[in-house]
Amino acid sequence: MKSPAELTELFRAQGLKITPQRVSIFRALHGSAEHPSAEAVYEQVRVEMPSISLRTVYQTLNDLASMGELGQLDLGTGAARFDPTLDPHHHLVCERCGRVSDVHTDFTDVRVPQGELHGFRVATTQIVFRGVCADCQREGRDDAGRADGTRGRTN
Amino acid sequence: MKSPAELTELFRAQGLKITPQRVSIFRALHGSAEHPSAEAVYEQVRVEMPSISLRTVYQTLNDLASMGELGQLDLGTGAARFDPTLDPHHHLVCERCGRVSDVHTDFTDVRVPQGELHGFRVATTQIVFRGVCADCQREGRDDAGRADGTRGRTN
DNA sequence: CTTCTTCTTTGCAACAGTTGCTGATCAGCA
DNA sequence: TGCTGATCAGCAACTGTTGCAAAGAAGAAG
Repeated sequence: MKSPAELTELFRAQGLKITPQRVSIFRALHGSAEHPSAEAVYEQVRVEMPSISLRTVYQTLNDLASMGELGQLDLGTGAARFDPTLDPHHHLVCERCGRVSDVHTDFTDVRVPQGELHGFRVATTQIVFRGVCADCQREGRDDAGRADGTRGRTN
Repeated sequence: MKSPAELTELFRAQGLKITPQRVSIFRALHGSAEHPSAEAVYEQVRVEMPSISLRTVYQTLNDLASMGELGQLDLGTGAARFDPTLDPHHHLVCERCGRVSDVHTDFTDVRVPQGELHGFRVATTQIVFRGVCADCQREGRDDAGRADGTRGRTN
């Protein structure tokens, strides 16, 4: 993820206006947890700009995503997650608390054998490891009731 | 996926009642396309039972899923997909038409290296290959407007 | 600094997918 | 055939997200 200053430049270069809302969102993303949902970004931005609307956060996040400055994940945890890490990587998803972390191992050798492709052209390969994170193991929470209140599905 | 008769037995064994709705859903699943959404199952069941409610379809699908007789996928294609194939496998997702197909290759050697785990205990590994299916390549459709009208995200 | 144009932000309605609720109905059993 | 708890239909409600129109602000020009 580029710095707020770089993103500002980038927006300017595209003829987009630099508004305090946008700058605030850039900052939030820069210093945020790994894979925030739109709602999480909203909450963080609201600390310094209580009047911002959720709509604007979605708007800007989508802008960034379509400019390729932000990845978008749907891991079945209820809401889309925005991923500031741009280089190809994979994910560890905790089925109890919903936390997502990155795996930067290279799995380029994971290929679909020719015989199974049936003409399909693969563009990207995404690997999701589901399980239980260290914290949740320690706390021995049971599955009923996730810490983040998601209602996710198994991917 | 078990046969309608086997599922009927299974339900009976659990003390669940055998209703025409359920039987109809069992049949639909048995003879259905690979990865139907709840809506798709609903449409199919409606052919022979026009009065069934979508609510009942969701209910039964969820019952089957929690009995482990049906997998549930969220591939970012808008709606959850139900997967009658129970043995571990992976998926090919067409980014144009949203079609999902199975890859039965064994990827058990795909492991997160110890150093990246940080105590995370992996339960399942799911690999999603995104790209363009043979049909869509042939038809040379452009990305704007998916054939199935989904608004999916990149996983 | 004022004005003008254009892009943005907002707030709300609408949307899709899914679930909760409730009275009416039915399957399974005696 | 009649009981009774399980199930169903139908609709309201809910979550996450987007469309829309009006109001507001950024940036360029004068």
